[in-house]
Amino acid sequence: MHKAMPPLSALRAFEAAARHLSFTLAARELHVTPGALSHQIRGLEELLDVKLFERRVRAIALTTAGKQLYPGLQSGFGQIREAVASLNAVGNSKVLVLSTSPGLTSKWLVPRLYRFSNEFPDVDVRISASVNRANFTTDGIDMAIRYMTLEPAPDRALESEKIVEISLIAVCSPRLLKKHGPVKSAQDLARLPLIHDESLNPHMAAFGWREWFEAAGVGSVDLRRGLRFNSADHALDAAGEGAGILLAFDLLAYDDLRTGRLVVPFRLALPSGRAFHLVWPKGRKANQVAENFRRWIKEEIAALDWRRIKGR
Amino acid sequence: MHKAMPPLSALRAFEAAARHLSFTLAARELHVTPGALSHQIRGLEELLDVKLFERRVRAIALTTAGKQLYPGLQSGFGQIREAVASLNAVGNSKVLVLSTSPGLTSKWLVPRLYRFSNEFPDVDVRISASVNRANFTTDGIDMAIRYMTLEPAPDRALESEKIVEISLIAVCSPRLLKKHGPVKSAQDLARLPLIHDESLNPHMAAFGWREWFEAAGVGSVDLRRGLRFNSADHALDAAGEGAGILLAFDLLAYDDLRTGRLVVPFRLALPSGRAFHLVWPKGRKANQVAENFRRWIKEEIAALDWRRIKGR
DNA sequence: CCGATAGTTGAGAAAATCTCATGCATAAAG
DNA sequence: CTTTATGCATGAGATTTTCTCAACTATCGG
Repeated sequence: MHKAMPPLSALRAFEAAARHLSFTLAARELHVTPGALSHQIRGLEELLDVKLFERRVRAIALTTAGKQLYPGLQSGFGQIREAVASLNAVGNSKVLVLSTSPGLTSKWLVPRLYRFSNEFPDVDVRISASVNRANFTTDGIDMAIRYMTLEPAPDRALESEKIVEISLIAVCSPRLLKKHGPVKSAQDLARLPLIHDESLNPHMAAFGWREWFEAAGVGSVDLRRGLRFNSADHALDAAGEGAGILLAFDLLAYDDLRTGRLVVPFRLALPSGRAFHLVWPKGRKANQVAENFRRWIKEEIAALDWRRIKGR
Repeated sequence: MHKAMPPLSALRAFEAAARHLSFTLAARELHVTPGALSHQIRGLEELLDVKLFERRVRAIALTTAGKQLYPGLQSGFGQIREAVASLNAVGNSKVLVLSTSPGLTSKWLVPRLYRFSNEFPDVDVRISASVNRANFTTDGIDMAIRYMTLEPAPDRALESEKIVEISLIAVCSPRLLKKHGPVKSAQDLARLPLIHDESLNPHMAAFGWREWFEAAGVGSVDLRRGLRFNSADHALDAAGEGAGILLAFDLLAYDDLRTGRLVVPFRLALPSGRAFHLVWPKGRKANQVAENFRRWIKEEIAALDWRRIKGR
C-alpha cells in the first residue's frame, strides 16, 4: 500500500525550503520559526522514509529524492496560490497592491496618487510600505518599486523596468542659509551641521557624504558629527525644519524643492549608480490595472522638471 | 492588501467537495466527519469573503466564485499528489497496488498471482480487497478490477478495459447430486436446497435465482428458502461442502469446477449483462508495471478453458 | 578567539482540526 | 399522509497538529 499523503503543511515547508535552499528563509516566508520548519522537514522525511535535504553546515542541498519531489510540489503549490490570488483579484474588483519603501511612499508617491485615482477611479491602490523586500509568493503583492543597480542581474521569477535613476544632492532649508550666510563652495558646506540619512544604503557598500565631498573636491571632512536618521522622510523633514544639510535622493526631495521648503545649497548631483525599478512577477497574467499603473508612473517621472532644481 | 493564503486543509476540503459535489463524499475521501468538512468550507468562505457553494437541500452546487477557484486547486492538488506518489513509486521500486473484491481475490486472482510473480519477480503486487469502490485519489491504488456494465459510461478521470464478461451458472458439490439423485431438468433444481450469494448484486436491480429460473422456463419457484451469504467466497465454500446449489459468477467458480469440487448440475449460463473491467486513472504516467499486469491478466483470462465447464 | 549564523532538538504552549450530538429541511419509502 | 432517511449546519469540547522557545552544535567571518 502506498504511504498516506503527508501533511500539506509539511509539503509546503519542504517546497519553500527547496525553493530558497534555506530553512531560515523558508521559515521567514511562511512566518514561522526555523525550529518549526526544521521539525516539519524532519517529520516529512520520516513519513516518506527518504532524505530530502543534505545538511551541510549553514547550508542545505536537495538530495536526488528532494530534486524529484520538488518540481511537482512547486508547480502544485504555485497553481494553488494563483487560483486563490485570481479569485481575490476578481472578488476585489480592481485592486493593485504595491510594495515600496516608506520614504518613497510618503515623500513622492502618495502626493501623486490622487492623479492616478482620478484617471482610474475604480482602481484601489494599496501601498505596502516596508523596509523589507516584499515577497511576491506570499505577501499578495502585485508590484514593487525597488532601489537596485542600474542594470540588475535578471531574476528568473521577476520582470523589472527601470523608472528613474537616482542622484544624491545636498539639500537644506533656505532659513539655514540665511542664518549661516551664503554657501560659495562645497568647503563651506563642510562647516555646516550635517544630516545623515542612514536608510539610504542599508546593507550595502554605500554612497554617502564621504563620496559626495570627494566628488566635490573636498577632503578630510569630519563626518562623525550631525544628526542621523534611519528613515528618509524623517531626515527630509528635519532638513526642512532647518536642522542641517541633508544628503538626499533627488527624487525624494523633489516636492520640497519645488515648494521652496528645501533648496540646493551647492549644485552637485552625484549619480548613485542605482535606480528605482518597477518589479513584478513573471508569468503573472496580463493585468490591465498593472499596465495602467506602469504607464502612469512613467508619465509622472517623465513630467518631473529638474531644470528648476538641478539646472538640467 | 490581498487576503492571507487560506489554510491548505480548507482548500483541500473545498477541492474535494467541489469534485464530488457532496460534503459527505468529500468527508469520506478525506477520512473526516461531514461536520468537520462543513466547518472547513464555511471557514474558507468567511476568510475569502465569498460563497463557494450554493446549498440546496441535500445537494450543493458551485457558485461562480467556486467554479473559478476549483480548476486551479484541482490541478494544484493533483500535481502535489502525483509528486508524492511518483516519489513513493520510485522509493518502493516496483509496486502495483490493485483493488478488487474479496470474492474475485480469493477465488480467482490469488491462485494465479504466483504466475505473475514468476514472470515479474521484482514486482510487488499488493491486493487491496474491499467491497467498497476504491478511490484512486486518496487510497494509493494503481489499478482496480470492477464489476460494471458491458459498456460503462466513460469516466472523465478513469480509463477502463473489459477483461471478461460474466455469466451466472448453477453450481453444486457432486456429493449433493449423489445424495439427491440426478438432475434432469431445471424444475428438478427448484426442489433442491438453494444458496443465495447476496454479494453478487449489491445496490442494484439484480440478477439472481428468479431470473435464472425464468430463463430456464421454470416459474413459481419459492426463493425465500435456502442459505444466504454476503460474500462470494463463503457462498462458494458452502456449495463445495454440499450445502446446496449456488447461483455463482462463472469466473469465480472456475477453479472449483476444474478440480471437480463443484459441478454444473444444469447447463444454463445466464449472461449477467456485466463484466469485470480493469480500471486505472487517466493521465497516470505510463507505467511498465501496470502495462505488464494488464497484458498478463488478459492472457490469464484468454487461457481459461470453458469447454470442459460449460460445453463451449 | 569571539561573535554571528544556520540548522537541530525536546518540551510545553498555542492553534487548528476534528468529533460528537443536535437540529433543520427536504426527499424517499411505506 | 406519515415516518424514516439523508445531507448540511452548528456549537462545544476533545484531540491532534503545529508552533514557540530555549539550549545546543558546528562552522564562518571579522
